[in-house]
Parts: sequence; structure tokens; C-alpha cells
Amino acid sequence: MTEPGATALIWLRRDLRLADNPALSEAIQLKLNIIPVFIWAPEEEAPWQPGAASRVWLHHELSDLSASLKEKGSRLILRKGASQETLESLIKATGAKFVFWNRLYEPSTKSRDEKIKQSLKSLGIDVRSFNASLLHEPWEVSTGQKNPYQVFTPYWKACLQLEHPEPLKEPRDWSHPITWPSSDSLSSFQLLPTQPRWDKEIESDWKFGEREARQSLKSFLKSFASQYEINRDIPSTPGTSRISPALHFGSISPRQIWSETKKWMKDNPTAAGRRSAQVFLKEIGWREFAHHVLFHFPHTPHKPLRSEFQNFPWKAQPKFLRAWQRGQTGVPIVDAGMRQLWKTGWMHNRVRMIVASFLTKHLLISWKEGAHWFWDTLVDADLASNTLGWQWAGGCGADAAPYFRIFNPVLQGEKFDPEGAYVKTWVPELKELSPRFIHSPWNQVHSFDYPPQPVIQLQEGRDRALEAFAEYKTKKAAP
DNA sequence: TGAAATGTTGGGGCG
DNA sequence: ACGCCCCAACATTTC
Repeated sequence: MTEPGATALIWLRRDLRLADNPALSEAIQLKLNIIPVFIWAPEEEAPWQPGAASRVWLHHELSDLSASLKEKGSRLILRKGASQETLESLIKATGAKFVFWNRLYEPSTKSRDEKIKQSLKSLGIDVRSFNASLLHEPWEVSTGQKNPYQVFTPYWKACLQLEHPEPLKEPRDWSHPITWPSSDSLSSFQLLPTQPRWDKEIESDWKFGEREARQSLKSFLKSFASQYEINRDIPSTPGTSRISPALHFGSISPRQIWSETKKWMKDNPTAAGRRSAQVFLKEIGWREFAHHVLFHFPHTPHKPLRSEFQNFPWKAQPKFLRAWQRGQTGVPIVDAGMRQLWKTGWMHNRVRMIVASFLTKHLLISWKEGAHWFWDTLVDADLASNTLGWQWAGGCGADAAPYFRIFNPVLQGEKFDPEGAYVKTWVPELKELSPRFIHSPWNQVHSFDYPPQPVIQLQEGRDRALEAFAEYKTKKAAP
């Protein structure tokens, strides 16, 4: 290891993988000595620094990536501290002439990275950034009038017209520096909880790392993809890919998903299978759309995209909010979802829509409260998707559900969890109830340790929401 | 990626 | 046999 090649820092962030990692591959292509670096600086993403569940995921992801790098004779250099100073001190310590990274798109990370790029360039460093986490850069897709899209369907149509590059192969090997800079320990990041070790449930529920992510995509395609169109709405079945947390931290990339799914479609020419695969890819599309919207409307994490909702009179209702958070609303499918989230860091997508509608419509609590709770409890928390999803539910976002589209949690339960299997898994108090009453236990006399009535009567909540939204609309129209 | 209210149709019971 | 009514099933409109 005495080659005289120049050294590159590969600043890893949410691209925690070796395959399809353009920053890494480019540096290898240039025959540079590679120093992979991860910097823990959560305050730079405030107020949306990784939440508690997200940190647990990150811990395991970093641990796995570190092991994979070791197998390659490399290392993952971990550092705590401000990103810019840390990079500068690493440059000083290693003599690196190159700093490569893959882009992030949130308001905070985007402006931080731009600033760092300028400042490193002024030091004479060759700085390059790449696209690793989106099929299409947010600025590559625009309407006929060159505006950003605000409606999903035309957005996705436009995306489908574009080329989708193949993912990069995992590099076999590359050059290492002669001496390594020092690294902090992963435990010094303190990503795992201490007092109650609530992370154990998450740890046993998920598998981490790049290899596992690709494996779970493969087994999803093999076992579930052909039935995805139907099964994805049934929360008691493993019908979804559950790939979202891996996508967030980049142990898998959307290009890899796109490419694998397209391959699968070629081998599975049944009409139903093809349709299902397209529906699955459309979900990847929603993620892209969310990044597109956040990039062009960076205020949306704290303000509604549709500005006419700016002063909507959401109610505070801390008691109801807490009941919702803890899965104690007395509405079975809502409580089941909220408890699944609390326990495993994940909630089935169909149920996310139901609990979000219940919070914003029946309880008239702000979408922002929901967004904050999800941010802290989801292992797949992603600012773009979280913001889009919650504004969709609250009716104030891009391509949002109109205010009168209110989910009835009883009907949703009966439709998508007809036997009550999902409810019984997460609300075991109700496991003796028959399917007939499982979604509306208040209709049957029982003595279970479960709220005898929902926090709000469903009819009353629905009527109140319709009234509130309608009144706000007319007030806006004639101020 | 909704649900409820309202409207329409047609089969069958029944005087 | 006929017309009336009921209501389920489906369609459309409204929130």
C-alpha cells in the first residue's frame, strides 16, 4: 500500500451503501485512495434532526456499513461535530485533495452543503456531488410552463417519459490511504436509547444493512409483488415491501428498485403481475414527488403548501392528541396502527392514512402534530414524504385530499381488515370480539380493558369537521 | 388513496 | 293479469 495516489474523502450521509453509490464509484474510477466518512451533526438538520426511532435504525445501518467496509480492507471513519470543521480537519489530517458526496435535498441540508462546497473549493479542494437517492433530480422534471408539478399524476407521467439509468455495480476493491485518520466510536453517537431499551423490539423486527435491503427487495418481488395491487391495502398481510427505512438511509437506492422491478416484470408477463409492479413503482414515484415538492416549496415542513390554509383553526386538544399517540382513542383500527408504530417504528400505509384522517378531521388537530409524532416514532421518517403525507391528509398540501374526504375508520376496518386480524394483533384486549364488532366494539356490551366509547363519536367528529372546513372556506371567500 | 345522501331501476310480493 | 309498493342494487351527486 505505498501507491502515491491522491486521497478522497467520501462524505456518506444517507447513501449508506457501496453499490450504486456514484460518489464512491467516481472516486474509485479516478484511482483515488478512499476514506469513507460519516459525520454525526444532528443539530445541522434542526428542527428536523433524526428522531428517536430513526436514530436506532441509523445506528444499525452504520454498524453494518462499517463491517462491510472492513471486509473490503477499508474503514468507516466516524466523527461527531460540525460538518464543515470536521471535513476541514480531516482534509488537514489526511492531505485529501478530493471531497465527494451524494446530494441531499432538504432545506437545511441543501444550504449547508452548498456553503461547504463553496468553502472547500476556496481551499483548492476538488468537490463533487452526485445524485444517489432519486430517480430524477427535482429540477429535471417540470410542467410545460417550466413550473414544478403540484399534482402527482402528471408529474409521474412526465417521469415515465425520462430515461432511468441503470444502478452502478458494487465496486470490488479500491485503494486505501497509507494511514487512517482517527475515528470516534459508534457508541459515542449515542443513537440507541438507554433507560428503557425500547429499541429491542425494533431490532428484532427488522434486518439492517445493504445486503439485507437488497435481499428483502428480492424476496418481496418473488413472493408478494404479483399480488401487490390487492394485498398492499390489507394491513394484516405482509403485502408491502417495507423497504422505506432502507430507502431513507440509502442502504438501497430507487435506481436499484426500479431496475430490479423492471427485470421482474420481464420475467412475469401476466397482466395482473405487470399492473401490480407498476403500482409498486408508483409508490417510488410518490417518494420522488415528495422530494420534488419539498425542493421547490421548502417552507412546507412548517407551512401548508396551499396558503389559504395558513390560518385554519386547528384545535390543540392535548388530551386527545395524547390518546391518539398512545393508541387509546377507543377506535380499534386507529389504536392498532398507533400501537404498531409505537412498538415497531413502522405502520402499514393504509393505516397511516386512516390515523392521519382521524387526527386531522375527526379531532381537528393540526397535521403538524401528526407530522412531529411520526417524525419521532417512524424508522422510515423522511422529511419529504412525511410532509407531503401529512399535508395530503390535512387537505392543505399538493394534490391533497379535499376537506370533505373523511375516512370512516369503522368502514375502513371492515373493508381492509374484515376479520379484525390486524386489530387483534395490536389491540389484544379485543381479541375475543367477533368480526362483526371488532371495528365498533361500542356496539356490543363487553368488559374488556378498552375505552368503552371512542374519544369522539364518529358521526359527531365527521359533522364537526365538515362544518369547520366549510365555514373556513366561506370566511376566506368573503372576509 | 371516501362516505353519505340522493336518485334510478327493476324484480317480486301482494291485493 | 295488473298496478302498486317495497326495497335491494346500482348510479350519481354532494359534502
